[in-house]
Amino acid sequence: MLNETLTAAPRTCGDCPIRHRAVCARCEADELEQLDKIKYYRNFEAGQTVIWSGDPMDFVGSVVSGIATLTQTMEDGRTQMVGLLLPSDFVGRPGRGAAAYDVVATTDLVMCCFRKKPFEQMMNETPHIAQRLLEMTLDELDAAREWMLVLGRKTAREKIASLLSIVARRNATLHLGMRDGPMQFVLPLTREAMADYLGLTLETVSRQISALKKDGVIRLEGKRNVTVPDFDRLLAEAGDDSDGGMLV
Amino acid sequence: MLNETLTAAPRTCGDCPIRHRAVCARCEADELEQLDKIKYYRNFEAGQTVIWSGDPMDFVGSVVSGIATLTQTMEDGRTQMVGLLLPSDFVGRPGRGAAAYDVVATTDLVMCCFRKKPFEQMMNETPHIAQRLLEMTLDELDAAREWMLVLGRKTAREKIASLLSIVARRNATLHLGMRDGPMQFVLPLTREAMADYLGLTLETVSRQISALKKDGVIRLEGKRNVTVPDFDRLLAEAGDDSDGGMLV
DNA sequence: CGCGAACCTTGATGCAGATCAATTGAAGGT
DNA sequence: ACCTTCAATTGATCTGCATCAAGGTTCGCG
Repeated sequence: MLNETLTAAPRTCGDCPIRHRAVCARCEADELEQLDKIKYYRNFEAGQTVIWSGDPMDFVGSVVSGIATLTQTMEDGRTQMVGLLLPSDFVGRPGRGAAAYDVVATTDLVMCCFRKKPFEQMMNETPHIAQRLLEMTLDELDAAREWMLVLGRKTAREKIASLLSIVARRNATLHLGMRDGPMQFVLPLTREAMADYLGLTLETVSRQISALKKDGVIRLEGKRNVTVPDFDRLLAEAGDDSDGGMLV
Repeated sequence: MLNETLTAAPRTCGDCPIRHRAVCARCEADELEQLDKIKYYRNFEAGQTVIWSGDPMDFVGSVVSGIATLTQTMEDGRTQMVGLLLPSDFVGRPGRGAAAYDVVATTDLVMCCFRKKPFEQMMNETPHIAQRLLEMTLDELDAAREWMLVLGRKTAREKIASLLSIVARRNATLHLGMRDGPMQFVLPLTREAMADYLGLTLETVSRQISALKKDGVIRLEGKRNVTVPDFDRLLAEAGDDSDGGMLV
């Protein structure tokens, strides 16, 4: 793994790595205390399923560390990823009793779960939570729409470049303060997961990654360590204009 | 048009056809009065652009009657529809200064607009609005994810069937109380708009509609009037199981 | 060290849908 | 009734990605 993520749960909300980005970001000390009473941590191993679509779901929660995917499956087995859950992302929908999607841990995963009933209660009483959740949901909706353009109109090569630039950008903003020069990051997904993300087959994903490597757009060490020597080049390959969809 | 939609704005919120489904659905009488002070109606003709992506936007609002589309465009002209706005749907994002997408009226359109600043103010003060907006945004997110499966994994024929079943279902719930027997509705989109919706070309849309007609899945009067003799058959063609993604 | 299981790469072939192109049909204007 | 315009249909051909198939690589485990 890239950074030695603590696989253990944080002791208190004060220690929590997602304290200022998750659904609790706006909460005051007293509100955190309330949340503390209804929360519990759960750990999942890479590959484990967190919930199956259709299963009753008596909690909602936040990804603390690790990565999970949200996927939809048709009866004949075709699957499409519809969400990529990173630390601080929210899982579940207040007011809904059953899971709408499969949630699968792709790396070891720590979740901060809230019992659903009391959480819904709190949402009605403390506007800070509902406000933050609205903001996060609007962001997710924007991301989903960006993704729809990728799925509907981009070529396989552009799709791969788009995915890489998303992961690269996230890594840059998250980790180091975006020093320029070659960016490096670890791809958190298998070729198959990337295919499910992009509406492709895993063979096509593999071929296009090889092609981008051959053309010098990316460099690879092993199968997962990616270096991007020229980020603007990557954005151009993704079909994005160079300042890449940064809307305020 | 299907039903003689009033192209004029309603006199008061009490008359308003979307009173109980829009962002104001949960508001009490006094809250409506407040909203009334910051709202104004705008009319658009079919084909007119409501806002261009990137333009400053000093209002948010609801579709009162008519249909609009949300689209994204790449520099080379490829476009993807990312939202289909029906009566009661919300346009704009509180807290954002510029439009993120092109909004185009596909039929004559009436919008109920709120000046952005005071609307944001009200959102902070009256939880009823923020609550309803959260609920609507979560619904839109679900719809977007459903749509991602369509874009990423369905065949052209399945895509068309999916779109038809969405329009059919909406029409059924909206209009008559879902009397079974053959459903009928008017397609509110041109072949090109359907293509933009589904990530196809307009030729493919045309061919697949002809094929569905030939196979008796749908019947057509003119180019826009669709009859569906057997809705379950249509759902099967869409690749949905027969109770079609009705999650609570 | 050798074996098996995931995961990935690469090649050959086929097909669904894009592209290019021509025609038809319907609605509005004069 | 005729012309223009815009939307839709239909045909012919091309191509990007899927599909089918055969290795290759890496890693854990006996």
